[in-house]
Amino acid sequence: MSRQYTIRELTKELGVTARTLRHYEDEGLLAPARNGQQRIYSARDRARLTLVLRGRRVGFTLAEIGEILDLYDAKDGGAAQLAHARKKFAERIEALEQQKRDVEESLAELRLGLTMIENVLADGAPRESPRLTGFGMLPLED
Amino acid sequence: MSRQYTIRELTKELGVTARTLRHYEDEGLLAPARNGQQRIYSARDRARLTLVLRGRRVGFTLAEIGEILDLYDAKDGGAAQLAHARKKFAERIEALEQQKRDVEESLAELRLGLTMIENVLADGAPRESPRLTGFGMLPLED
DNA sequence: CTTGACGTTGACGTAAACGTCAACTAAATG
DNA sequence: CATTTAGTTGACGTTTACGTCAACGTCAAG
Repeated sequence: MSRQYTIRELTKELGVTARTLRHYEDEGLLAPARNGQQRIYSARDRARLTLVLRGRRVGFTLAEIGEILDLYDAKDGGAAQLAHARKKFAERIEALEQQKRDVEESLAELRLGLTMIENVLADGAPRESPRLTGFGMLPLED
Repeated sequence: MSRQYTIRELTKELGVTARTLRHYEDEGLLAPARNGQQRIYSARDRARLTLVLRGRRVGFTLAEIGEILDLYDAKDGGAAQLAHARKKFAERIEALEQQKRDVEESLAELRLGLTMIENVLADGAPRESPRLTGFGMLPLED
């Protein structure tokens, strides 16, 4: 019998509102137990929630996150179900790999911009330094 | 005088609708030239657009993307402006580094799920294989 | 000259992901 | 027992990022 959580405990621990948790429940992402009317979140609920939050951070919609969570529960399905799940997983993986590339490129650009600014701030050579007009990717002329 | 683009050319090339481009213009993210009433997109506009799209893919809001684009144009500002820009860049970089970690963890989990499914599909050992109930992260019991 | 093909500006609609009340219950505490 | 404190269920509001018309301009082709 691992830990249990009230709704407030979970919200404080993970930095979301109670409304958010109830919303996730409405959307079928969580299904906490009840003590009468009150929700009781198990360790598994908590784990699912952290996955939801991470999925959200990486840009998945709640519906997509729900799909993914469902896939993990599709262990019971027949071969057709599993094949479908496999396809979905592969799609998500591809999307995330693109995501990763995007993040890395964005990071590279932001870091470039940062160091340029810091150079200017450091040796105060705003006029002589290469213009800060744009990423290096942005053509200066039309 | 590098290339120019009509709105259709740009939409087809980058896979967005004309409505989207006009929306970005409304939001101040793009400011294409005009030939009478018609928009003419320069290579620089195109570059900005690709940055907008990438920013969107990594989860930034249009407002945030606008901020970032503005920062790159803040080359002219005084030291205070630049210091502010520096801070903003640093914030975005931190957020993206978290993003990257999230993406990598998500990828790891999805890959795990995928191979589990493929194992079951391959040697058809659904019952004996470790249960597919969850990521390995998801506790099976409450 | 009229028909497309392509463009334009409003203006309203919509889906997602909650926020924000209101009105109520239930347990604990002074 | 009256009041916090924590929780509940509707139900409507809000923001973001466009979609989806409607109504109109423009120019080359048949």
